[in-house]
Amino acid sequence: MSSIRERLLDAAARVYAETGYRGATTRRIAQEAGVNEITLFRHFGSKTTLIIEAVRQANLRSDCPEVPLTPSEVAPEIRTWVGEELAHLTQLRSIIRTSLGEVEERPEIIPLIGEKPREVILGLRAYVEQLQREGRADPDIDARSAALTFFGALFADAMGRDVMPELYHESLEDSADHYATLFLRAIGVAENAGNGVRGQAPRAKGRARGEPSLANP
Amino acid sequence: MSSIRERLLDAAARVYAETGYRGATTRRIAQEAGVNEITLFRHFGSKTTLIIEAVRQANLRSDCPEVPLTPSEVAPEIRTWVGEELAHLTQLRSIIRTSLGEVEERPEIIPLIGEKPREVILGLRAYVEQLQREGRADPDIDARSAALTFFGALFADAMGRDVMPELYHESLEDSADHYATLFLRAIGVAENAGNGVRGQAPRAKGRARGEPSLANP
DNA sequence: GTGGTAAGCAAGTGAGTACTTGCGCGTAAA
DNA sequence: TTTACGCGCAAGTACTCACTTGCTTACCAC
Repeated sequence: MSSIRERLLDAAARVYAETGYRGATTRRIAQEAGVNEITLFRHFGSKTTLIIEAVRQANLRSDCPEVPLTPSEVAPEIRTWVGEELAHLTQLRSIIRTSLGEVEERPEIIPLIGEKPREVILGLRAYVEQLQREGRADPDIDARSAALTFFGALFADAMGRDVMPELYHESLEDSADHYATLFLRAIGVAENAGNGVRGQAPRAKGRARGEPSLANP
Repeated sequence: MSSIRERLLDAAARVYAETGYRGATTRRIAQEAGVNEITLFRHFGSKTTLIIEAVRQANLRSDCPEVPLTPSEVAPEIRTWVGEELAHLTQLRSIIRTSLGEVEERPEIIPLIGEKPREVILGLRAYVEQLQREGRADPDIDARSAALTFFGALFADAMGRDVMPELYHESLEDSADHYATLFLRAIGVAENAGNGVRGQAPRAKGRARGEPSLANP
């Protein structure tokens, strides 16, 4: 059904995430896409062009959850965001790991993979600073480090869960909930009592993405 | 000075960290070590043997800071540990990134690279649980997630600082201090007023390791 | 039909890969 | 002096890689 070009881009992203740039041979990508290797070159000219385009598309297509511009109901907002962001990072974990591992050799992929995280972290930082200005978060904490810490926690979960799964809660949603709780406590936001302060907090919204298995995104 | 075997192991770890398994050609490793390529094979038999041994040694030789078994003076203990652990992860960041990027293709390196983190996270978790038993930390927080969150924050710093340096505090020590503060607040440990609760907290111990430059470990 | 376009197939090129074989040279213990 | 060993050098093997060329086939608009 899908065009040959799309099949090649999909296959390239998949193979690249699994085996890295050097491991992603044009032969294997073409085979995975079910097309002739020559067709790959006719469409993209070179392996490099194809893989860069594939990585770009893999990052653009996946919808990245945004942290709200202005805080309103902090606790549920944060819980929702943490859950969605963790699911998102988990979905992209394989290609992120591979790209990060090749950063020193191929720094040209940094913008393809690092733009979204930067926006997210800066957004989270601005969110915390706004809370501080409104007197709803502790003014003494360093908003930058807080944003880095909790994005980092989600990032580390996505990167490390495949490697040491026994350390984590089985359920991604449970983990997200705990991370959110710790975040709120760290920045000094009081959760309103009616919502069940700790322990089993209410699921915020539908969260369909992200299976915690070893399958690639 | 150093034996040929050691020179080869060093060079192999360096080249592997830079270019990954496929990129680390025997030719380049031998050249980097200043020995003949044939000598490499006479010593280690195969490229795989050499690289596995090199990665193992690179992880063993670097002294990993331990979180204390039983908590006494929590705030300074944590501050010291966070600083040392961040420096340690920063030092190994290149080889960690590369290994993680190849986990799916070469899972046999997981134990070489993942043993230390596991111990650290479990130790941190036990430390928090002990604090909770002693009534010095909030009993409602999830110790497992707290340990994962704050080790994850340090891990993410070490992995991401090269990629988006403008997001981070320039000084590793300052960053560590902020992470420690957030950790203490998240698990509900009150810092005693005499020690300078926030802001410029006292440096705990000598911390010689880890330069934040781009040079490889 | 006729032309154009997109795809497959066969074969090959030149470079790089891990790894081997055989030989020679220097040092140092015997 | 002899022997053994560690190392370098030259050459080569069998393989894989990205990428090219030339030719054929299938489809689709006109």
